[in-house]
Amino acid sequence: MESDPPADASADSPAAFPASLEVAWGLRDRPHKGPKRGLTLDGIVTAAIAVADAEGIEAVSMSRVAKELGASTMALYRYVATKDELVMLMVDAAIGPPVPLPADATGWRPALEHWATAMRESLLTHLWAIPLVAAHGPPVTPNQLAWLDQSLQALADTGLGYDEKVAVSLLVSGLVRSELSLVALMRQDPAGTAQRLAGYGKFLARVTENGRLPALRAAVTDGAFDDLDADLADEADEFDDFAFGLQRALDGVAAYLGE
Amino acid sequence: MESDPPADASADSPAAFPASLEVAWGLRDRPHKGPKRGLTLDGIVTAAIAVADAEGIEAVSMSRVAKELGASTMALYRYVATKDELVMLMVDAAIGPPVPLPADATGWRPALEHWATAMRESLLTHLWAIPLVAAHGPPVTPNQLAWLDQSLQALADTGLGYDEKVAVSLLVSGLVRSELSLVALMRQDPAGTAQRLAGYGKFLARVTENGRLPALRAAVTDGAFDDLDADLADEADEFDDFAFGLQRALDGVAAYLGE
DNA sequence: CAGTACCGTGTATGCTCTACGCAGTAGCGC
DNA sequence: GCGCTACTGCGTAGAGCATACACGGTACTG
Repeated sequence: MESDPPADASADSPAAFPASLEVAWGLRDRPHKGPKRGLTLDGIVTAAIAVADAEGIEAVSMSRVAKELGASTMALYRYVATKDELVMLMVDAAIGPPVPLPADATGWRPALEHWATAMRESLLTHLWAIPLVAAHGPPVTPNQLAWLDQSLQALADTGLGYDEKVAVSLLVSGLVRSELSLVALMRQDPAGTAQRLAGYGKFLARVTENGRLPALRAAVTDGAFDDLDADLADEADEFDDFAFGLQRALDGVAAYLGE
Repeated sequence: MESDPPADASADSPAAFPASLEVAWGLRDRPHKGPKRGLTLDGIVTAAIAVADAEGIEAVSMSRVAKELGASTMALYRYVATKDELVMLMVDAAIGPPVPLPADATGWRPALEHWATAMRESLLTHLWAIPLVAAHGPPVTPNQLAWLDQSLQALADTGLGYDEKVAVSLLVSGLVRSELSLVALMRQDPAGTAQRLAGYGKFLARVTENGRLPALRAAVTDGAFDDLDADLADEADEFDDFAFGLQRALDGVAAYLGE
């Protein structure tokens, strides 16, 4: 919108933030001199996500995405400077915009619960994105920053400092991602992993035989890892790591707030 | 092909866990029929880690590691079935064995504090390993399981169930990794990232100009992101996200325990 | 001593990202 | 209306990657 006369957008921080990012933020009014563009950054990202959802992130190559769009491989490089940039935008699109707070979620705690749960569900539909969320440095993409904004809003009335708010946000999102990274690997490759998981208890039993990992051995002989494969079929009455961890984390914040 | 005489170690769980893993656990008594082996799994992993430490994980290729050892690329495949296996073992070696509890750390809380801090410090010396810790499914390598064992030990006297202990462990390790993944990206590429970080505050100011991310905008105008680049030079009185998050998480566990 | 299981290696395949140059297009200043 | 020129998509090509496979040599087993 407003372009400051002397301070051009990308002029102060030279080449620090890629052009595709500016497009993603809608900050790029293209003068459009040459031929009409045949593709869209959105379209490219969408196609790439479709491939990732269907066949996993490792199936996403520049040539594969281009084929999906009926374009040549190199055409994509007119929209994205590098594959990493594309991946960054894929992750942003995968997490999507934050889900608006329901009306009955008043107070920081319900708001944060909503935030964490909604984020978890967004990522659950794009499992490949989980390890990549934090892989591109501090968040710079629209949706990622919108999520951050929502968590800051949730904590707005707590009187916490910004450093503290960000730290709480980090604690909760860390929980989401670490729990999901386990779930993800179980679901992404159900065939292989279920089989592997079925043997996981046995494996742990074998490697703890020598008694050098006593606490783990106790857990194993107690049967803590016996039903992992059953869980995959019947997730009904399974212990919910995520909910438990989330409640502990929020309890900790509540205690800090003197509640 | 492979010939499985009787009940070989890997016969119960067929092909579920790779042979190199058995070697890492010291469960492989090699009959050693052919010529003497010129390399060691340990040596390969050590060389690979040296490359990763010096030049980053992306510099680790099979041929690069082989060159480091004065061997041919394909020689490595006599010790490791796939590059992914090598990476898994690299991560295990990178986190190292858990640091023994100091004598004065009695009770679950000091023990968990020690656990989290020690893990953080281990990973700090091998930043490339951070995104990879959870990338290979549930932990199966010796050191990773030893860390898990230590956390279970820390919680042994709390009366928590194993599910709950594991969930607490996940909460804390999630915090460690998510905080580190930010730190990592700042340090790994100091030149580029410091420059990028210097512009981060300005960038956030620009994209929040339209007022659509009000909480974030408030934080930005409040100067919460202004000193990020200064932090790199002078980390003295910087707010410690990790310590703050850890205390909140442990407070939450304490509350659950009725303490 | 023969058999054979295993070693390290060279070659080859197919994939990846991306640098570069080309020919064609469409808006701008005249 | 007419170049100028910035911009388009594309073909080619190069470097690097993981790894499948076949080969000749080695040292233990029967």
